[in-house]
Amino acid sequence: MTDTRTRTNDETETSDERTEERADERQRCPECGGPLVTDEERGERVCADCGLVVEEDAVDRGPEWRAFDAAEREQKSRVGAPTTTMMHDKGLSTNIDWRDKDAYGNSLGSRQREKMQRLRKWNERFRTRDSKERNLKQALGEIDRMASALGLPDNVREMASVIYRRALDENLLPGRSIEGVATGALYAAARQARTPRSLDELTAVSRVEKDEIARTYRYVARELGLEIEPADPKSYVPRFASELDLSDETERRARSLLDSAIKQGLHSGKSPVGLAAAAVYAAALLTNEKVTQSEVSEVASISEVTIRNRYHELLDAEEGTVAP
DNA sequence: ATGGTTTTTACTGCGTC
DNA sequence: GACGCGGTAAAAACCAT
Repeated sequence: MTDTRTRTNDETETSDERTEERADERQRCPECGGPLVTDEERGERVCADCGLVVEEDAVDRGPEWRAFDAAEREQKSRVGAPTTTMMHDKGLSTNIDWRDKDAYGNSLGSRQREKMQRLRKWNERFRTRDSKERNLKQALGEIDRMASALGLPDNVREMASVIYRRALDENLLPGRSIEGVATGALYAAARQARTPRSLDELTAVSRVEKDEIARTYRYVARELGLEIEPADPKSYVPRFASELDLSDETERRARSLLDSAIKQGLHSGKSPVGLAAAAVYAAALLTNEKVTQSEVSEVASISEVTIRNRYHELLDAEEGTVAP
């Protein structure tokens, strides 16, 4: 019998882990924005600044035993490489050796050899059909990772996967990176789901540059004919408000501020995020809740200057609609 | 590529705690 | 004296052409 064995795949294994590690460093604590650290012992992701536990029950994929010398290791070790979700089949697919030898190193008879040829052929067929599948799986993994880093709900992830799948089917991938398209798909999905995240936020969790995300997104959106209206500034308000611990009242006023601004066409050409940030700031002023411009600019990733410019306009607009 | 618009950067002055 | 806020000028980024 030819030996069939599970793939160990050491190289891709370690490199995957490394990239995952790097991405993790970019994640921030949702509470205080501090860096996250991994507590291996407890299997938790913890904020280094405020101690908030972000993720519990992480699976330890290492061995469950301890070995003190090589012999013991040999004895206790039962399985191959740890599984990883970064591979579509978790690294567990079958590889058939190309040598026509059996498990003892003896050559095979001609009948056996033919049989092995057939097996190889079929196994290879399944695997190449999987190459698309594998590409997809990796992208979906990325999408999932970024979505959770951005606190996006499941339906957005699904929309993003659908978009990605379509892009894949229409052969939009060549010349573009998987990560780029994945990020672009997520960006599009978030906007379609009316829970938009700004390009800056996407850039923070993605492995690709902002430019590439924007470019890829535009391309994919155009090719797939995705209909995406410019983001509604109001859709950013709840998130900003809650990140700043503002009252519902303030949130409500921010919306109404934006409503009247939109009614006057004040918003066209301006960045929706800036508008939303300014509205939140202005509303907080109106309800006497203390928020500084820099705090708002922080959560909205918008410059203070922009907030200043916008919120004057917003207040003027509001007066204009109330008076006449 | 270009030009017009918006946003950002950097700096300054003012008032308050 | 640090902080929050406002304004300005110039640079950079963005977008349609």
